Amino acid sequence: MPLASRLPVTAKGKVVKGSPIAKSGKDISASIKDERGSDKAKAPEPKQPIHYESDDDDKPLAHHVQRKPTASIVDDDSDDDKPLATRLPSGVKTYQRKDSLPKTVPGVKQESSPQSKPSTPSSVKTPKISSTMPSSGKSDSKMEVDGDDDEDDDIPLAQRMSSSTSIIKKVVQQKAKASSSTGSTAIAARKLLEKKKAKRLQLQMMVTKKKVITKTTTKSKKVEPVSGDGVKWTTLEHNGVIFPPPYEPHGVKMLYDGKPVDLTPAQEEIATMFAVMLETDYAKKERFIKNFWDDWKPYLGKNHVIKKFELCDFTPIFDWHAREKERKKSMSTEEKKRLKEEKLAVEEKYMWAVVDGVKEKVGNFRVEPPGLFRGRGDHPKMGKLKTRILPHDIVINIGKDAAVPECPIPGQRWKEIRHDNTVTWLAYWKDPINDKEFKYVFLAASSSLKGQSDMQKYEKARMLKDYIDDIRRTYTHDFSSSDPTKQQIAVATYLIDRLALRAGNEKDEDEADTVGCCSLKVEHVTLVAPKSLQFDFLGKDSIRYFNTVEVDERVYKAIGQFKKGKKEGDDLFERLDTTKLNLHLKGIMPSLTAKVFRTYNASITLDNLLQDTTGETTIEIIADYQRANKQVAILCNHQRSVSKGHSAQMERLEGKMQELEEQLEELETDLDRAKKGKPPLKDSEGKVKRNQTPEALEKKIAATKQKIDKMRLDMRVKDDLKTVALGTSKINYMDPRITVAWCKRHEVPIEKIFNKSLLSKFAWAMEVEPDFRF
DNA sequence: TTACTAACTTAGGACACGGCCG
DNA sequence: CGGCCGTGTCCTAAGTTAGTAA
Repeated sequence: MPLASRLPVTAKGKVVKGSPIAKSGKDISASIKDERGSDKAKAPEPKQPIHYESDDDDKPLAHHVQRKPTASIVDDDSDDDKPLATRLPSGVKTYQRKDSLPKTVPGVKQESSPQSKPSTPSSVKTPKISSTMPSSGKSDSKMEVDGDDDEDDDIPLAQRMSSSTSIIKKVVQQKAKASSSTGSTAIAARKLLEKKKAKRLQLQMMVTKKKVITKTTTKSKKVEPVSGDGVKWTTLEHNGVIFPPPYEPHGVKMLYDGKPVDLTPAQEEIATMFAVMLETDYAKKERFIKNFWDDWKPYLGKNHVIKKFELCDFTPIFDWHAREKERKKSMSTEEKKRLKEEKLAVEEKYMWAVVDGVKEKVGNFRVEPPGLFRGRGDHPKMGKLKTRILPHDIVINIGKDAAVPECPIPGQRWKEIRHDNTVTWLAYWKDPINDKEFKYVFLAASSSLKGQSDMQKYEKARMLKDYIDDIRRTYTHDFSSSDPTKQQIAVATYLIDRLALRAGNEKDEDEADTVGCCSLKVEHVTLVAPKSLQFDFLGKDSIRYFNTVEVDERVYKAIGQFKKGKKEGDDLFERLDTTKLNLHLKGIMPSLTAKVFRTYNASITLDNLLQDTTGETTIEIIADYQRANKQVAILCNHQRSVSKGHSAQMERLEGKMQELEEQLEELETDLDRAKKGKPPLKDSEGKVKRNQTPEALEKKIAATKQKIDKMRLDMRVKDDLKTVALGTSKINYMDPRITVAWCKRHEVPIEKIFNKSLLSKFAWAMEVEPDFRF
């Protein structure tokens, strides 16, 4: 099945990164070549589908996914219930939204002479030094505190981690116990619910408490009952953010109509942003060029020689940049090292914050440098100028008693200083591309603050286990509800649960046109008789989701009904949006939202698949893990683009493989002859080979065979994974405790599965018992 | 009810790095 | 010992969700 052929091509050339994966059993991929091979303008291609059977609802669905070649609809041999999933991107969509494009555009900034930086000094000067109190007026009281901590900084991270961990563990265990005892009986549902609720509250409390305890442990100082809700920290110190260096003009002249042009530094800076991207596919897109030109023009001014984009030739700057790059690359390693160290020395102080007396890493302490916006997919704003952010654009959040970071640019000051301990950000600024959005500076993933919330995320997902049977039963029942809203909620919940779709918020017109469950349009789902659905739409990051799945007949019917009387571009679930859906979910389980299903399904799938770890050697065991990981990635539709050398690499491997096979044949011939006492034949170049004993030849043959097998396997894995990104699910969806426990059971060093960043991110999960089950 | 704001999680691509192979 | 290639890090875009305001 020519998958490729059936793929829809995106209308308007959407960018999609998908690619085909054809994997599944044996097979395939070849048919789908990578046309998209070239860079980015890739065409969409299908990825493989997964399917899962129709479900029967009530069971514990463990699902797992089996991927199959796309089109087939299901056959699941796989087993019983599993989630279905698949992916593939494609384009096609058309809906429209209202827009507000005009507002932000060019006109605006021109007001003051553009050339000077866009930053408008005037308005800005009112930085308030004063601090704003926590928005909610929450207890500031608590901030009082330790008057400066004393050094606990470098600390016992581990220690505190473990202390918190143990508490967590307890909670977890408790919970696990409860659920195991109750969980199985599907019937006690109602009661269970009540219990669960209570449990959850308890859990929440403990979690909050833990924080305090931790703190105490670390330092023995004050321990105030900060239980107030929403309080995220008591003391917070940090050094603010670091700015990119000011622009240094290079003086290389671009050509206009064939002639060199003089540009002011500000003009040149923007021209350079474009020049540098000359060889990306962005620079070939009309929209990118138009947005860039619209934003650059005002900096040139009305009377500039440069009047039309088409006559601009940026190659001199491009070439200059390429040379610079080359120069940097060719520096000696010592020199590189030195530069790196220098950079580190400058940045060191920005890399850390002290939160409640504990030194924690800051995530993104570097302010984003100016550049041209690289929106993904068919983004209406691609190419727009992302202006330089200055101190007066930045709001700092810091403890009341902490020293306010010195503004690194002389003569300027921060926009505002806040002391809001109900949030975790250290600083933010307004996004220059989207006036309604902010860019935040947060702590790194390894911080305790992030770790705690990560753990809570997984605990919430585990709580869903106790409700899932009931939820599935309910939505199955409502598939044929006469209340259309109820019916849509049921079907949407089903899709989110079984296909791991995202919630699907509405999007503005000035964003790429992508959808999730609630925002699916009629053209995104096609009925395939007798009872399958084909999904084809662009999801987050304009990644194509392409999957054909067999579903409950009632769902099939319901979708048919939902589509009836609508035209392309109409909402499939016209009575739904994410708010309504989440509101409904919250009525079922406290704080349940659509995204919890993704976490739940990813984690439970991993947990279940890992139960059949059958490998004997460590290598095989790890391969089992990767297979499980891959299923999860497929379920979640985590894709990556095929690396540009992929097909060439495969060909090379193919060639090598052939060579090996020839060698093998030759060896076999030689062996035959050797057994008969004859000398080996001449080799391919006609040279005489030396005699070898049959034993030696046999040994060689075995070795060669092994080599071939390994290679064949490697090639398959490689081809199989060329479009699947395993990392995303590992970082965000699979409860690390599942992995840690599995490692303990199978004596696999955790480092074989988690790299350094993951190890520190998941420090909170390291102590689990080997028998932990999600 | 809808619209918007704010805060935080999730995501893939670019690029740096370092081990490996001929 | 230079280039290849896979992995890890960085970067920042693009989602979700809670809460508030209109």
